[in-house]
Amino acid sequence: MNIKNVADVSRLPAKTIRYYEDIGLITPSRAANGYRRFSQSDLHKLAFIGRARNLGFTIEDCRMLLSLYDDQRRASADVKRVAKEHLRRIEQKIVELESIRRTLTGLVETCHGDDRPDCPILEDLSNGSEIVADAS
Amino acid sequence: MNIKNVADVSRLPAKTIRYYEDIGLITPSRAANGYRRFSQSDLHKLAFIGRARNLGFTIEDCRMLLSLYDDQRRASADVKRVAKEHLRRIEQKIVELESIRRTLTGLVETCHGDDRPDCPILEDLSNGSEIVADAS
DNA sequence: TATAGAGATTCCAGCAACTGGAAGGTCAAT
DNA sequence: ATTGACCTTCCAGTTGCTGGAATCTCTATA
Repeated sequence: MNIKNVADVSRLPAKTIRYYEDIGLITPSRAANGYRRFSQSDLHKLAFIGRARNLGFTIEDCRMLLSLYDDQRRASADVKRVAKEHLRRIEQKIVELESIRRTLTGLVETCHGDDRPDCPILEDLSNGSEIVADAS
Repeated sequence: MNIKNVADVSRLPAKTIRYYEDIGLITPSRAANGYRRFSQSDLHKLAFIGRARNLGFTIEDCRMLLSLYDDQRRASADVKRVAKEHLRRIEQKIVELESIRRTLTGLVETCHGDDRPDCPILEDLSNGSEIVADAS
């Protein structure tokens, strides 16, 4: 299979697939003309990566997960650790975003949003209200 | 005020402050020796930017908000529009992350996490379950 | 007065994870 | 022979900083 075909099937941009080869996530073989030739195993790996990326795993997570997948003697504990750590990051991000959402919702509600210049949103940003979202 | 002092007061790294000057968010004057000299107005702007960044506004949002702040004849509707659009993005991100969290929580729960190799997390990534989080 | 140390400057490079575009090679069909 | 779709590589840009190197400048102390 050539890259366009693989891109269609995997629903990953061809650019991204090339990039994944660049960074060593996949290693498709080459045809005589230099074109990449993707095996079923390459397709499978790309699908794996695509799903992991959709779950927000980093590329390095993907690399680790792929190597665990390839290792028949892996311990599921190792996989679980990666997933749990990622879940923790996700949950922390949600907390941050919800704090921001609360603040922002309040600000948007109090701004009348007409053609007059006075605006509680700008005042808040300017004065520093006590309602502070910690997005560190 | 010199940059270190400003960094302490604003709780922004000196590097970040220089960067903000680079991209034209602030324009501190210079002393005879070439050192930046920050005015009260610069400090105020930095505080403004810091708060906006804490709320997750992009740098370009900050630029826009600052220019609206500077414009005495602004319409609060313009500010509100920026904030609402940002809020919309935040809320969308939360929805995505919550979907991911659900999937990930389920996977982590079903993985026994011991020294045996069989692992539902890897199986899910490999086979593509129906539980799909859309993190586009 | 020499010197050490803190603090300032600029510039270059790198992070994550792609994405866009240019310049050019290959293939299949007309 | 040519067109158009496809492939290749390489370089640069995205966001928002951050780290480091090489080089001033200032202040305090021996």
